[in-house]
Amino acid sequence: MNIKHTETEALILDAARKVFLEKGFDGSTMQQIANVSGINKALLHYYFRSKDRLFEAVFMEAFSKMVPNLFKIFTADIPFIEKIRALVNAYISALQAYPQIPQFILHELHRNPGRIIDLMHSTGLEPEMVMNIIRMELKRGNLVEIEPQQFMVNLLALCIFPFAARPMIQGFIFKNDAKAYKDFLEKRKTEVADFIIKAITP
Amino acid sequence: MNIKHTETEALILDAARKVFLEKGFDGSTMQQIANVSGINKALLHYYFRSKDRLFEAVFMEAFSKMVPNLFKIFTADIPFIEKIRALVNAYISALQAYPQIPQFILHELHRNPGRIIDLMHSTGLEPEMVMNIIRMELKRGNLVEIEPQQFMVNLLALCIFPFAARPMIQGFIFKNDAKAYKDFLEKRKTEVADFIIKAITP
DNA sequence: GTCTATATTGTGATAGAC
DNA sequence: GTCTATCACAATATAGAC
Repeated sequence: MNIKHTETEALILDAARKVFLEKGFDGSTMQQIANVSGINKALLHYYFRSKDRLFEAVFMEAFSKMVPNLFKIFTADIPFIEKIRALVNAYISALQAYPQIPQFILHELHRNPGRIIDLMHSTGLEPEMVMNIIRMELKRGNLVEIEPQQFMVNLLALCIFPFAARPMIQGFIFKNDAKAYKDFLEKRKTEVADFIIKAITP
Repeated sequence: MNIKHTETEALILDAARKVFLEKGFDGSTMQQIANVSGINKALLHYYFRSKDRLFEAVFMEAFSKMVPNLFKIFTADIPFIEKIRALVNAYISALQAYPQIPQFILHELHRNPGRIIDLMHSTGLEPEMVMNIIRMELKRGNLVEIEPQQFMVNLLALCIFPFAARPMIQGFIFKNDAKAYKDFLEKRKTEVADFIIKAITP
């Protein structure tokens, strides 16, 4: 484990991230990753025993960015309305930095749903705790009665879907105008929060 | 082109639908489809020249179910609020019948975004026409000022995301309780409409 | 139309020289 | 640690018998 080791390992991971995020596990080959990294194919197996293990490294890294400070903001000591604004803004900003992650995660979880169980344990995040916070906040603010699960999924849907469905939205709705799509995302940072807040204010 | 022909073709398409929708193009093999259909691998190539063409048939069929009577309901002669209720209900019901389609379409469009351009032309659906209808309805109903594109994506997101993200929602939020997830979807047929209507009512 | 057999290429993975 | 060469197998696709 000398300098060369971590250097090369990083190069491989960079390439693997690029290829896997774009093509998915099934659509990617070790050869492509080798080409992108500029490193011989055999070395990929030297550092990561198999394609599966290399993928696992990339996947975990990506997943850790999907379940971000979400929880931290949820438990912050500010009014619920402000939490929603902060959360939507932070989440969409994070996804702008890694726009391929949503579709990547969604597809790979679909391909291997059992994986989500392990991930639950690894994050230590208890869904019930999040639901209780939402339930409590809705009550405390005298807001509309809505199941926390429905609220949570609505929030995630409004933030994540525009990225997962980028080809449809940019290609179809915006006729392939990348700038229009980009502006559209930027506006959503406030639009989505307004939309949600109006929906839960009696 | 006798009876055997169309019969076999249908068997192949049934199998191809099953396999492609579950595993995607890259994750599927002609052998798997042959096994599922109970028909020899060579025959798949006899009826559909290549894997690409067989896939194309399945994809177009699936896509045509994603852009359904959406437009028909939009242009119906009922109040906008009722349109929203009808639309959400129809859309979620349609997706319940084909729950794998959202993730399938999203992934394959991501893999080949250029395809969306051809699809636009083939459907003949003009996005601007839909946007104009939304803009007009929002104004006529003295509803909240929101860009039609934002409204449209919100509507689609709230309907489609729960299906595309099924592993996450069922596995994580509902701790793998399939019944709870199913009930959750059923409730959304009215919940989502209520949510949207509250958000756009001043 | 339907099958078996095969051609051809690409894949993940490893052996072994340096 | 890094490379070349290679193995074993799986993939799409086709040829040709029936």
